[in-house]
Amino acid sequence: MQEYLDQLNEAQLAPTIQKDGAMIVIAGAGSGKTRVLTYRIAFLMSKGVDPFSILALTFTNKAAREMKKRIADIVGTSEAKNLWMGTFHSIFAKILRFEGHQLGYPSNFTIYDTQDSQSVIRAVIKEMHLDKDVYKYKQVYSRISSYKNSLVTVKAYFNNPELMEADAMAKMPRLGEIYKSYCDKCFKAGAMDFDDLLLKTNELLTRFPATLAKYQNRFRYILVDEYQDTNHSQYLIVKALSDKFQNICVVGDDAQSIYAFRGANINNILNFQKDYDDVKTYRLEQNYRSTKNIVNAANSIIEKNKTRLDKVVWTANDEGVPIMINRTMTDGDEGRFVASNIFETQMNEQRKNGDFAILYRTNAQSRAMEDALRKRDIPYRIYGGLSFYQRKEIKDVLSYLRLILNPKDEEAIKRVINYPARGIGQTTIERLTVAANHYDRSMFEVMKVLDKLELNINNGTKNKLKNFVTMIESFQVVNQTMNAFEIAEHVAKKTGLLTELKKDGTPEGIARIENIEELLNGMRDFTEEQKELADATGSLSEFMEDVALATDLDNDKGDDDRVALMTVHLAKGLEFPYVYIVGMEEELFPSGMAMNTRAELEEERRLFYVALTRAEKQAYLTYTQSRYRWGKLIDAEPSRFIDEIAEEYKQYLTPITEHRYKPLLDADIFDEVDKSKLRLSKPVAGKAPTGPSEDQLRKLRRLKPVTSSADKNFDPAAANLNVGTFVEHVRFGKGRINKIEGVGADTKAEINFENGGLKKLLLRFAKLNVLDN
DNA sequence: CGACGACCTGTTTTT
DNA sequence: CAGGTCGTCG
Repeated sequence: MQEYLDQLNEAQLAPTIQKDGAMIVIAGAGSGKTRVLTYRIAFLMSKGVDPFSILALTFTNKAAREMKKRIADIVGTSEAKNLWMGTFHSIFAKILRFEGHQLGYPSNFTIYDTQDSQSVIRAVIKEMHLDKDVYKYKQVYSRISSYKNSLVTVKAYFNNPELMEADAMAKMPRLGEIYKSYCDKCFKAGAMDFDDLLLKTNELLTRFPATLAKYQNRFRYILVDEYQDTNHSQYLIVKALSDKFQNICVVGDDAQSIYAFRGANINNILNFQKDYDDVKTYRLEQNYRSTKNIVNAANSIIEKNKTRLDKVVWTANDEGVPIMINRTMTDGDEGRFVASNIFETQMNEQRKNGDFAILYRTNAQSRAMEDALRKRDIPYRIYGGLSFYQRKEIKDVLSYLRLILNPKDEEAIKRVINYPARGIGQTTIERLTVAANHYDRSMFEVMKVLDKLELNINNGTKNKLKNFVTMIESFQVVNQTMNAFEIAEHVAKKTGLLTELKKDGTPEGIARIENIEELLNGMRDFTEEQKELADATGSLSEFMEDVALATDLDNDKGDDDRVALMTVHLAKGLEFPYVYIVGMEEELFPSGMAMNTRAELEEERRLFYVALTRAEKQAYLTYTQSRYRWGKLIDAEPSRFIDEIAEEYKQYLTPITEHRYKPLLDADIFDEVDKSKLRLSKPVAGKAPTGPSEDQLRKLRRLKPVTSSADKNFDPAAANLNVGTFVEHVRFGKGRINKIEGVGADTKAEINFENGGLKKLLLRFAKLNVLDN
C-alpha cells in the first residue's frame, strides 16, 4: 500500500488516509481525484475494512468499472469484487430489486427509459381527452420528473396548493391528475422510471426503519464522486445512509456542476459542511492534466462566474501552446477544418485517433463532423445521442425480452403486440386498455382471460390475441432453460422480427439487422462472462438488469483506436491530448435555451470550463458564420466565451468576426434570489418525506411555466405597452418606452429611464407598471 | 387493419 | 431535418 501512497502529493495524501469521519474534497479539474478515491478505498481495505461495507457512488458505470479495476490491481480481484460501486441509479436499482417487494414492486420490475415514460404520458393525456397542444407530453414529463427529484409525490403535490396553483397558472390545471395516472400506470405495469429509482429508494429508507438500519450498518463507509451533480433525492439517500456512522467522503468541483437542468443542486456541495459534524475540507488544486496555457485560459473564464467556491487551480506542467480559434463559413467547412487538422496533427506528432476528441454542445452537431471524418477515412466513434439500446429495432427485441420477465410491462406490449404486424390494431388495443383500467388489471392479464370477459372484440381478433399470449408464455417456458443469448436468438427468430427486416432490403433495413446481430453478439459475450462468475448464470434477467441503465460510454471497451465525438456533458471526467470544441457560437454555446438568467449562463460557462479542461496538450475552438439548424441555413456569430478567454492564452487562426451579441441585457435583472436565503433546510434522516424543502419549493416555483403559450402570445399592445407609454420599473424607476422590437416572448422594449438611462428589457421578464402619464 | 403520404412541430444537455 | 400525427385508400 505504501508504494501507492508515495505516489500522492501532500494534498492528495491527506484525504486518502483519513479513515473515519465526514470529509469533502474540493477537487479542481485534472487534480487527480480519481486517484484519491481509488487509493482511499484501497487504503480503507488495507486497514481491515470489509469491501462489502464500502459504498462508492460514481457518475458513470464506466468510471466505477475502471476504479474497481485499479483497486483490484492494488488489493486483489477477489477482494475488490465485493465493493459496492456504481451509479446512484444502478446501485439503488439493485437494492430495489431486492427490497422493492415492500413497496409492492416485483423484483423483476421494468425500468422505463425516457421514451417509455413519455409514451405513457402521451397515453394518459389522450385517455383524459386533454388538448395535446396545451398539455405537451415532454413538458409534462419534465415537470413530473422535477417533482419526483424534489420528492414531491402525488400525495405531496395535492397537499401543496402552491404547486397546484403554479400548474394552473401555466394553463395545466390537471397536471396533478396526469401525474397520478402516470404513477398508477407505471405501478400497475411493474415499472419504475429513472426518477423512481431514487424516489422509491427514499421511500423505502423512510418507511421501513429496519431496512434503513440494515443498509446503514452495511455501508459503513460511503464515498460519492461528482457530488456537485447530485440532486435533492440523491442527497437525501446519501444523508440517510451515512447518518449512523458518518463516514462519508464526497468529492466534487463546484466549477464543474453542469446538471442543474436535471435537478442537480449545487447547494449540496456548498452546504456540505453544515450537514455533518466535524467536516474536514480538503482542496486539490494542482492540475496534472493540462498545460499552463489551458489551465490559465480555463481559470480566466471561470472567474467570470459569481457563484463559486474559493479555489485556485494551477499546474507545474509545460507552458504549452495557445488555444487556437478558427472561423469557417459553414458547419460543413467546420467539419472539414477539424478533420484535416486532426489528420495533420496525426502526421506531425505521430498521434493515434484515440488522442483526439471533438466536443459539441448538442448531439445534432455530430453529423457535420461525421461526414468530414468519413471522407477523410478517419475512424471515429459517436457517444450518446440515440444510444444503441434506444434504436427502434433494438428496443423491439428488448421489448419482447422485457415481456418474458414482466408481462405486465405495458409499454413493451404496446410496442410489439402488432410488430411484426399480426392484425391487432389500434381499436383493439384501446378496448383492451379500457378493460384493463376497468378491471384494474394489466393488459396481459386481461388478454389471458379474454373468453371470460364481455369485450367488444371479434373472434378473429381474439384468436390473434390468444396466439400472442401463447407465444409470450412459450418464451417464458423456454427461458427457464436458456441463457440470455439463447432466448434472445429464439425470440428474434420466432417472432418473425428478423424475417420482417430481411423483407425490407433497404440499406437501413440491413443496418437494422446488423444492429440486432450486434445485440445478440453482445449478449453472447455477456453470457460467457457471467458463466465465469460464481454467483451468476448468464440468465436473461441478469442481462436485462443493466440494460436500461447502460450508456454508450459504459459499453465502450476502448479496444479500438478512434476519434471520440460526444457532447460536453458526456465528456466530463474524461481527458484527451487534443480537444476540438466546435460550434462556439452564440445561441449554440451558450445555448439559446439557457441565456435568460445569470444562473443559466453561469452553468453554460461551467460547461465550457469542463470542455476546455478536457484537453491535455492543445485545444481548438471553432465557429462558423452560418450553420444548418432546423433544416435551414442561419447566421451565427462567435460565442461570448471566446471573448472571455484572456488574450494571452488564445490565438486566432482566422480574423475574429465582430461580436454583436449584447452581453446580458442588464445584469441586475438576472440576479438570482439572495443566496443566503437559499439554504437547504436540514432534512432529517428517518423522517418520512412529507414534501419538498423550502429550497426545493423555490426551485420549483422558479421553473419556467410549463406551457409557454402565455409567453408566446405575449402581446405588448394588450399589456398596454406602446412606444411613448410611461412605465415604472421596480429598480430603474420611471421611464418612457422609446422603441419596441421583436415579437411574442422575445419582445424587447428600449426604455429611457429618468434615473437609469437607456435600457433594453425583455418584457417577458421586466415587471413594468404602466403609468397613466 | 395497415400502408403511405402530407403535414406539423420542435430542438440542450442525461441517468 | 426527423419524428409524430392525421387522413386516405386498398
